[in-house]
Amino acid sequence: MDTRDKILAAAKQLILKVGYNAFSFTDISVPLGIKNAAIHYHFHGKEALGCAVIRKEHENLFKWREEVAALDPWTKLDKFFTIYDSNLVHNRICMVGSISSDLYAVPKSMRECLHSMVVDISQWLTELMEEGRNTGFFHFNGSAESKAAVVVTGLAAGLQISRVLGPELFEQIKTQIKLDITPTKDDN
Amino acid sequence: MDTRDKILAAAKQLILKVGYNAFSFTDISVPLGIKNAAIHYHFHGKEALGCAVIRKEHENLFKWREEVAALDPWTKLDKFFTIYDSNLVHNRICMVGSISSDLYAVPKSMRECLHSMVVDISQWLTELMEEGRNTGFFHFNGSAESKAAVVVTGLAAGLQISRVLGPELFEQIKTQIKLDITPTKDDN
DNA sequence: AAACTTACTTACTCATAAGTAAGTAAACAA
DNA sequence: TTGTTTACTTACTTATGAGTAAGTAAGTTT
Repeated sequence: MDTRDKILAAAKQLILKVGYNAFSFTDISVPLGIKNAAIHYHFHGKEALGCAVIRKEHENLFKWREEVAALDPWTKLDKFFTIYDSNLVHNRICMVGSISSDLYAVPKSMRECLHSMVVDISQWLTELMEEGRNTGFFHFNGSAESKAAVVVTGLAAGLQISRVLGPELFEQIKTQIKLDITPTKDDN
Repeated sequence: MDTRDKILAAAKQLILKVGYNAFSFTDISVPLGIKNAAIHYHFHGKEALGCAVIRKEHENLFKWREEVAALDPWTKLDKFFTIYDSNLVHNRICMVGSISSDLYAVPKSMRECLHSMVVDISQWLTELMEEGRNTGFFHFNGSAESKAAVVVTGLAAGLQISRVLGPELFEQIKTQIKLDITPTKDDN
């Protein structure tokens, strides 16, 4: 991993831990043993770095979707939960939760990067909900779109509130999300 | 409303709009036509101001709970949604979402203030879910506690993601939350 | 009326953080 | 071997923001 990737990785962790506005170039440069100006060599400025972090996250999601494409709806959902679990253990929240809660305190370009990522996640989850219902794996009332919305928000704010109340909360949320889409014997 | 209350109100709006770390004393003093030092007269510093804002929000919740105590579960839930609606129209998020997403970028004392508020909200919503199920107004599987967790997270992150995708999302989430606790004819 | 309190303002200090201009050492290319 | 690009560092500027010490004007109390 070269310096550029290390900077991107460090910036990502910091955004998920303290937020975009609360980290400084020094928070990145000191652990990496480089100088602040080295970050400016790789990225125009903090705004460009922030955008690059979001775009990379979006790309990773894209690749991940291809990897899980062939799996059944329950396994897909479980694997999706796992992404959030990896943040939970480090007291980090998700990218969407971090940037959207600081939305009017980040540059416009970052808002745009986040927008296309959120649209993408929502579409994917909506399709998963639709697919799961059509194949009889899931059962729920209402539109797949609004069900997907309840699922993402549960996970996003689940990470946030788990920092306050403890990680058990997140386990409860995952369990409840599943219960709320589990078919009962009456559903035919 | 005296200067102290105006400062508290302005600080609250700013925390819900841009977050604790992104607002400055000038953002408060200029609109109020006072000087930065006047804020320091009323509050020790930014940390004390932040705590005062959270505590006042917690007190308001306390009073609100008493006002709605006698209402039926569905009306209570609808009134609870209304609190979030009032933030939605101004592109503001909720206090819990704002502070918890910046949790490691705010002073420890503010984390403690938030903790007691979150515990209180969770307990109230859990009791509402339990009461609603016991009286046959609501139906859901799983514990009232985890159902309450899904509801708060839906609302908290619902406001956040609605800033990115638009206010229709929040309407969908409210509808879906209700659908997910609405009894069907088979539930006896 | 003298002393004290309230509610500020003026004028500043101190710290931090982003950003930049100029320099350098090593690798690579012509 | 000379020139050029890569990947930085050094040293600096500029801005902003929290915080503070000292002063003041308008009441309030004794």
